[in-house]
Amino acid sequence: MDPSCSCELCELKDLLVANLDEDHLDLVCSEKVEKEYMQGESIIKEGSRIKDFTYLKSGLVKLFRRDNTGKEQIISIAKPMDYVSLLSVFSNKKYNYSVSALEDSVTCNIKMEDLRSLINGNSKLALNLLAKMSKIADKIILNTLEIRKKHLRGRVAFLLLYFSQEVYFSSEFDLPLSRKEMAEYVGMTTENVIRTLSEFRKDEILKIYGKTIQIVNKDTLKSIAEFG
Amino acid sequence: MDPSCSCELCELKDLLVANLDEDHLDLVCSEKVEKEYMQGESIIKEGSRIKDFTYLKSGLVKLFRRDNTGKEQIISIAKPMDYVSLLSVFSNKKYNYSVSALEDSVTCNIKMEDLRSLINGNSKLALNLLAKMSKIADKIILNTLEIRKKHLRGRVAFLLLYFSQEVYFSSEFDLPLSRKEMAEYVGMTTENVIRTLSEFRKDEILKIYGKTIQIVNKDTLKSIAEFG
DNA sequence: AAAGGGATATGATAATTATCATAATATGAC
DNA sequence: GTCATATTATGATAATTATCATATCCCTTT
Repeated sequence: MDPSCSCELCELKDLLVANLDEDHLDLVCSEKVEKEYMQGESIIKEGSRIKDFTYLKSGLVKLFRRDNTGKEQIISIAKPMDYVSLLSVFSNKKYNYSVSALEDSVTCNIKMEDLRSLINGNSKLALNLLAKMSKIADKIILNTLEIRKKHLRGRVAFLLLYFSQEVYFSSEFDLPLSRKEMAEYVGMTTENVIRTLSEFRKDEILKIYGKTIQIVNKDTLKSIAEFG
Repeated sequence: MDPSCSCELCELKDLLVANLDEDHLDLVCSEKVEKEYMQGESIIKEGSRIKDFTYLKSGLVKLFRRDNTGKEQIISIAKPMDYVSLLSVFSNKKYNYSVSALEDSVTCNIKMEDLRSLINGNSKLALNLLAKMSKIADKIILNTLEIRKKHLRGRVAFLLLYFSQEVYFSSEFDLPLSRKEMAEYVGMTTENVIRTLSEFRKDEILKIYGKTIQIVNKDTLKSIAEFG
């Protein structure tokens, strides 16, 4: 295989490697396009035509949509181990959500038609893609329901623990979201996100230095996330 | 093809017919098992092992899960044109939600292993399934976000319009959900669902006879659903 | 027919959350 | 560096929603 095909960390490659022969892999390798995005840059625009199957190679992104009043709702936060091109890429012509980079990110892009023809000759790949995408959709749905049933404190605690445990693997990290974006994700107002963070600080559950969060009392935060 | 294979209304059959040759269709036809459920009966239990790919042939069902405190959350309502076996059937070993019949329903069941082997020899079927399932997951996600951003009146109005416009195609219909279930679906308390319905009645938007709802002022209801 | 239980209904009150106002701090443009 | 602007922060108040209490209605069982 072409050694210049350097998607070392790309789960899509894992999927392909496990399911494609060398010739097809070389084809993907030569056809794929990598794109780099700086923090804050737009990757996908709601309403635009779906041309590529886009996979996140590194970085962190948010999926969101804009409602009729112009307000944004964040659907999910995606790490490299999650697909970006989830949801309706195989059924819709246009995206019904937007994606933008929360951190400097790199995507790997394959033309939908190329992926389709790869799948056409390879049903094992299809089954694996099916499994992958349904798992991700599942996760988003259960996550949204989980958040909905919590009170404000529980929602903020839940989100902080997500960053700590599933993104940065540390009790201290820089928030990739503004307070406003946190609010858009968990469905509350910006003021109340800020207020809740201040409460956690006063209760000595967190230390806050601007965007930097240090979780001091993880157990309390966990029980707030679960029962709040 | 075996004329006894009488899934006339089954969209799964459409999918299969479009993608399978006669021999494979006959196989599906002889292997499939139809099951009938009475209103209120359980179809799938959260935590149980996934053995079959289950498709709703007729009737109406709810997908729901139970949280740690024992309360139910309804994930979605599914009509025959929606899959029941959506979400994680291709990736999980166990269901992480339950399904039960809101009306007398008939399901069509194929062993997962049979479906897998069908897909294995037929990537076009795989692509169509992929499209179908991603579309459904997409719909659930956008619907949940849509509901979340509304106030109580908007949520109830939204749900009533869904039944009127997408399930019963009439301004008068019998609610397939109790007030409690409506609350579990839109994320509010039972009392407030009842109160909101009463308000709509007082405002002469609806007439209510127990479970029977007659929408009198559809335009007002629509604007409440959109802006409330 | 009576009794029980669940669903529906309504009111009073408490809890939660949003909105509005204002200020301090940080950030980027020039 | 300074100005303009967005973000963060906090308090007061209003709006929304949940909780609790109670009553009625309807259905099933006895």
